[in-house]
Amino acid sequence: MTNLTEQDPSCTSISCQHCGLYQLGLSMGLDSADTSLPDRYIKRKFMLKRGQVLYRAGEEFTSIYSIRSGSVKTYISTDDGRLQITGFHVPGELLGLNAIGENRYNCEAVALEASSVCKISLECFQEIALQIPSVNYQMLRMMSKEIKHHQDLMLLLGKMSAEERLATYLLSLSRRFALRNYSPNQFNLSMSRGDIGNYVGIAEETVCRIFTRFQEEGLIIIRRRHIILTDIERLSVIAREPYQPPTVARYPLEI
Amino acid sequence: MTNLTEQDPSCTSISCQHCGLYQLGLSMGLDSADTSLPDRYIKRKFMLKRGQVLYRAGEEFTSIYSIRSGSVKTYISTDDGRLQITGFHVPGELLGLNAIGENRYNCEAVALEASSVCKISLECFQEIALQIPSVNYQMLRMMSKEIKHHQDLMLLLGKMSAEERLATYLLSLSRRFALRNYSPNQFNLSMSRGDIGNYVGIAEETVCRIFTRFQEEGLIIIRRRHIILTDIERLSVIAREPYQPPTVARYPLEI
DNA sequence: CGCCCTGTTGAATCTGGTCAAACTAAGTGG
DNA sequence: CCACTTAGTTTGACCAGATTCAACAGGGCG
Repeated sequence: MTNLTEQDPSCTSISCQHCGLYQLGLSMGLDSADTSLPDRYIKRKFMLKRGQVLYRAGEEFTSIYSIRSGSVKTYISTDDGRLQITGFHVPGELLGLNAIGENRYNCEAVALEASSVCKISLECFQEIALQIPSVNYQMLRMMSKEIKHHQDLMLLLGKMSAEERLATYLLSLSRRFALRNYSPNQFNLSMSRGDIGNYVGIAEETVCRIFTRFQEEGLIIIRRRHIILTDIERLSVIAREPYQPPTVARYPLEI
Repeated sequence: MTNLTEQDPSCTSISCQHCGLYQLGLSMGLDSADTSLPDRYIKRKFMLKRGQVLYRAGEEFTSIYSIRSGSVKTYISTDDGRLQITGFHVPGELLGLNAIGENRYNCEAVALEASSVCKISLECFQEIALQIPSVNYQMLRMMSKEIKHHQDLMLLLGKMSAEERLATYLLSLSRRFALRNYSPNQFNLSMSRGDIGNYVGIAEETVCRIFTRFQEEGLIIIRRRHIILTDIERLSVIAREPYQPPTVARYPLEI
């Protein structure tokens, strides 16, 4: 996802549209009146190396994280060590919120590449919530969104063929990029074939085979981690989705 | 699930341990002080016939429901009509809460058999929340629980063999029954083989085949909808779960 | 430059899906 | 009360898609 990082506009704490706090509806109360709030609250920005862990399942819930650049995967695991990736997360998305019910993270988050992350501590977050009551409601909305995402993934895992899964996957990536003003037709995959296969529930080798099949059929051009979607409409047919023309970004972002 | 209904204790609005409101932590403020609250709020109790719809996906969020007897399935669907069952719900469980973020239900709920249900309107619910602030927190907890449940299901759908899926399924049913003081070794399946298969992501026929295999191996005795788990330990091995002795019910219930 | 990780391809295998048919239990209506 | 219908379940035969195993290619990085 190097092209993402390149395109990433320089990001000050006030104008930063990538800052996930926008998704909590904080823009409402903050932009006009008290412009110092974000600086006070978005305490620590730091870098993650590829493979570095942001938090582990079962760990105490201390902070939420907003991705500024790079990408992060989250996954859960069985007792005997099998993993199921539950999401890939790109700049502008918030991580860790679902820990709020149990007070501990229920999945593990690991950087897929060098990534920049904002850490917002729980206390800061609660202080924000006090000042801006709608934050509570926004949190419910975000958990709802997450449930929706899980439901989509369950349908994918339970009911779709390998081709459908991959077409669906590529289209969903494309849509999320479009939403953030990146090209919906051309992007880098920051995750390995193995990660993709794990996420959509098929073997790594099947991912390869189907990608080459898609390429032979003129749907995509793929070379290692770089992919061009050359026929989104036909991909939509395979994924059995109604074709959706690219959406323009709005803020606060819909995930 | 006829045996469930038979065992179901008579259920007044005050002492009703099955009433899902206990899960919202309402017992704390209510039991001692204002014993009239439940009567005021748990307005409508009514019966559902088998196959009757409680709510549909996309419908406006008007009420949450607490199951008093019987059972209900919830499911989501693709554009082209394939369904994925996301849960089977038994007495004591609350339904519809996850609609709170989007203000519309995100799945469909249908009775599996004749069932009795309490309807709690949104307004009533909000009034309760005003009087008992902890309700907000309890809601977050419950959404967290739901996310946890989805994660388990995703692991099942994405990473498990057919045998593991069914063993896991039977054990999870057993555990939920134990939690409600029903027998963990012997119960009725209120859902069809097709529903079971849909839920765990395998074909109806595979469900049958594996159930008979389990029976031949002395793990279960199954005859139509009635099942006896004769070797829970060995089932746990197949499901790759650590063996858990049956848990006794506590209130408020953990789902 | 050489190693290592990731990705790709082929071949054999197998799990689980599909289709079809028989069977059971429970209604339903005459 | 019995014949008939229907929905649900079970079993068998066959097959396809996906997994597994193995070998190999090629980039990237020290």
